[in-house]
Amino acid sequence: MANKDYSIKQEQVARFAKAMGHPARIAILQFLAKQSTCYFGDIHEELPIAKATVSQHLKELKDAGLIQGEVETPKVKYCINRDNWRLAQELFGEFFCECARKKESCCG
Amino acid sequence: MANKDYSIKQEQVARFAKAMGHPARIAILQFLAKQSTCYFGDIHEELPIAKATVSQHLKELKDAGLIQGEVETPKVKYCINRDNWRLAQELFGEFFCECARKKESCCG
DNA sequence: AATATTATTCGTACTTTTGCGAACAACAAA
DNA sequence: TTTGTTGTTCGCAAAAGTACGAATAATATT
Repeated sequence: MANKDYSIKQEQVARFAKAMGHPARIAILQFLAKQSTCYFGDIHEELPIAKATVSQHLKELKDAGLIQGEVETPKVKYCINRDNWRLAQELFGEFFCECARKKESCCG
Repeated sequence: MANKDYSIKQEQVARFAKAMGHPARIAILQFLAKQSTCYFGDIHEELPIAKATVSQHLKELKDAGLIQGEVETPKVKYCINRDNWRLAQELFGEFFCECARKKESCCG
């Protein structure tokens, strides 16, 4: 009988994907990627949601490892977590390549 | 004042990402990618969850446009939706490249 | 007509997510 | 010490997600 558990990689890809599964978080990541200043306030200004909600989204991105924060009293500076970003990039690249390899669809 | 709405692309990436945000759905996509036969039963056999739940996950993937289904009475054949798959691949590729362009992190 | 096969939908339960305003914490400035 | 600035956390509500077994539908087979 085959092992039905999910692999570590599958879990990891899903975790990253889940973190990216909200437009606000996509916007945050894109914003962080093209800014040299990335304070909470600047991020909040870009988004159509309350600061409490922004804070929550940032927490989720941080928990997923995609970003990191640093206190610079009285502000908080956020940025992409480069290492995990690279990892995500690799995993997604692998994933899409793997699934793109086969040329014909089995349907139609 | 800047437009705070999310762009179509951001919404689309988030939509794909959200659909990929569960290990079962990642497993399904990977399975479909490497099989020439892809009946519901085969998919179900690969996963540690009840068939009703598998059906739900398949529906979500279908709603997101990543897969498609076809009835072959009495079975149902599922497969990757090649067009949208390509689109997802492009969008994620763009997204990661864009965010990887800047070399130094703004945090330390 | 009764039975078997296959997968979806229904009904239910529980958890998680999303969102907000208000309260709070930490520190700087007046 | 009071006031102001900046973000986080709390408490709450509504919605969405996850999961299961049972019921159902659709079609073959006996």
